[in-house]
Amino acid sequence: MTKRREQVGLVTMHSIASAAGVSPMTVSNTFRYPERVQDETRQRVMRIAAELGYVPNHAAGNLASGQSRVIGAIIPSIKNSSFYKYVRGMQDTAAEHGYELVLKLADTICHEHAAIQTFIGLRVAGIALVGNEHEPAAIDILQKTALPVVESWVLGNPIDMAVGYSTTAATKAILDVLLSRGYRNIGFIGYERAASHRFTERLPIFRSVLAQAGLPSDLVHLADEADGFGAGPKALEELFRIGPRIDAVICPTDIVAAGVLFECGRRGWKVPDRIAVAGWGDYEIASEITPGLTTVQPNAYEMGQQSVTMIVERARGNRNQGRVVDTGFQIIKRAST
Amino acid sequence: MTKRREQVGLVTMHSIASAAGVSPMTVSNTFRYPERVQDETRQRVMRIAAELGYVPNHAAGNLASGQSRVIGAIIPSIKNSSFYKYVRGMQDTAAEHGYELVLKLADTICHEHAAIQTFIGLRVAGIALVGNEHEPAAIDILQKTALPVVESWVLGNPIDMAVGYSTTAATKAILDVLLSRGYRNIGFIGYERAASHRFTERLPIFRSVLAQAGLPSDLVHLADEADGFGAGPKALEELFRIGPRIDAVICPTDIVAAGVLFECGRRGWKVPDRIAVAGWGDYEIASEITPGLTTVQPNAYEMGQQSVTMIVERARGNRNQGRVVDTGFQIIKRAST
DNA sequence: TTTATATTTTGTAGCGCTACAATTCATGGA
DNA sequence: TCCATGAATTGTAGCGCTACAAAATATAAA
Repeated sequence: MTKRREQVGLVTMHSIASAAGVSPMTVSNTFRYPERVQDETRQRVMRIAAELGYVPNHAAGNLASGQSRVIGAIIPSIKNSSFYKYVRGMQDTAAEHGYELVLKLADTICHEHAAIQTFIGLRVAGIALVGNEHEPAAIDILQKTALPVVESWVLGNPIDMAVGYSTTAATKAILDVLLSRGYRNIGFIGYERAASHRFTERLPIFRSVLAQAGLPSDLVHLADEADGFGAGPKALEELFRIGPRIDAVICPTDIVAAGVLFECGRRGWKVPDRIAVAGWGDYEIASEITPGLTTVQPNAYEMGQQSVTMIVERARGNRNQGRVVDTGFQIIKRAST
Repeated sequence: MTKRREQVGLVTMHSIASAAGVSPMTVSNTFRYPERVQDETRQRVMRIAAELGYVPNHAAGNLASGQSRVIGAIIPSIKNSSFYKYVRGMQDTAAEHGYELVLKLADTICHEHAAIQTFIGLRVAGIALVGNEHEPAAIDILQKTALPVVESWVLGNPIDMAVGYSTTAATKAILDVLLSRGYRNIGFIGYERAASHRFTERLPIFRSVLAQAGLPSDLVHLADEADGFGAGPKALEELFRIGPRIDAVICPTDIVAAGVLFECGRRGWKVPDRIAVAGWGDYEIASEITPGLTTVQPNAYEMGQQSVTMIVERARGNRNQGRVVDTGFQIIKRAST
């Protein structure tokens, strides 16, 4: 009398079980606890499963066991290579531990909130976020569900765990390079309405370091985050209007820095003689463009590895709450400064 | 006597039902068929759900209904902006139809196969792939499950449906630009062991067009796909060894073309006077670099829109099997040719 | 008032899988 | 021979949700 609703005719454990002449539980055990099943039986089940093209239904497994092998990562952008290594690090590490990484894109905290809901709805094993600015409601729900959550690219005061590097230290380090090479009129390009502290934190540090050194700290231009390379020309124009004596400029990303270099090229200005340019992120273009860009190189791959490792550990019951890992950064000195 | 296994203490429809003094089915209806529930009841249920921080369990809903609101997209790379607009198109369109887009990265057809398995395991509503080269086993399983599948960036002979533009037409069009401007010794940069037909298809077309025009068609360099900008210098060196009289070069992507431009800059060569450079893809850098890159601009956003639209339509029961949509391309002429 | 009809709510069963407990079966020692 | 032990297999119930049908309630027509 069992009334089965018509589903897409997918192979189930049940159908494998009948075909192999064993109980459904033996099929389940074959996949989840192979050592509990006799070699001969296991091989037969595996063979039949392969023949029928069986793909386990994660949704059902998830529901029954309350566990998941999927980790959700939410990244702000795939417009350039910024998160490439980070995602690679996460993906590789997830695979090592037998987990899957799925991504969602979210360029605003509102979209991030929606993505978080989707992932929670999918009952993922954990969530990796970029940055530490989130919708209050999103933070709320993450805390309520007590899911393993890693915030990356930033340090400090995490919802659950964090992996990143110090923006303060990196900003100081890149300024150090410029100051030690004798640049005295340093311009700052930041982002207007930046979506993330990762960017907004830098300006006050810039100001305080330069003020302390007795140098002008008001040579600031805020660019539109969506502009990419295009921000370079605009920024250069405004900065030279404010401070015609500018001899160096630090950029929010290597993309903007490359845009500045392109514009210098158009104007026929020599870099770094006429003006020095520092980037951020060690994007691929930083080493390829001429002159090479001096930049901040975060250990993005390690950050990805560490993020997933921490999620997996928490999913396995370790208590990492409040743990914050600093994966550091390097200053890569190239010809642009 | 109901023995409940301890799950993470998440809010369920059941708990909302008790709190609201209605049956679980009313809660379910409130979310799935709001019009079936009286205004007053619906509002009360919604309010309580929001208060408790309820997030519907997609895994369970999926299992019960056999339907899914999640579309899986598998993309080869996020290393540069190539798939940015495509993904945006998919994401926006999915949102319009009330679907969610999740991504997986897969840089080889083997990884693609694994990603397909994951998505089928998650019982997504449909899958978007890039290119038409896949593992036989992957094709097999996709056909067996009869899931809506779109292959994009290519045309012809789809597993299920396809959205793309003609590589042949685009290759001819870009060659046309070079030939009509009088370039006669055209070099070709391709990819060695390219993962995709999208790239390998171009070389034979290049050869046949040039042979037909009575021009040399053997000025070919195959670069490593992983090299990015770095492929430019290597390619230029080898091409000039093979054919010192080269006056133009067409590149597999704008990234490689930019690498060529950087190298020309290092060598002090004027573009396009000494050599013309054509790219492919209309990446952001194409319009920003000096000189601007002549390139093939696929309608990536529309491709993404169309892909998801077709998946959604199929998921709703329309029969689009075998449907192939050509979203076309434009040649963007800039100063590099 | 009664009956037919529409509106709203609620049981029931089952989606595919797994935790857990129970069962079966072979083996070896008392 | 009987019982204890361990290995292999199987039954049962339930994960959270939804399709479907049945029931309760409200509304209109007779």
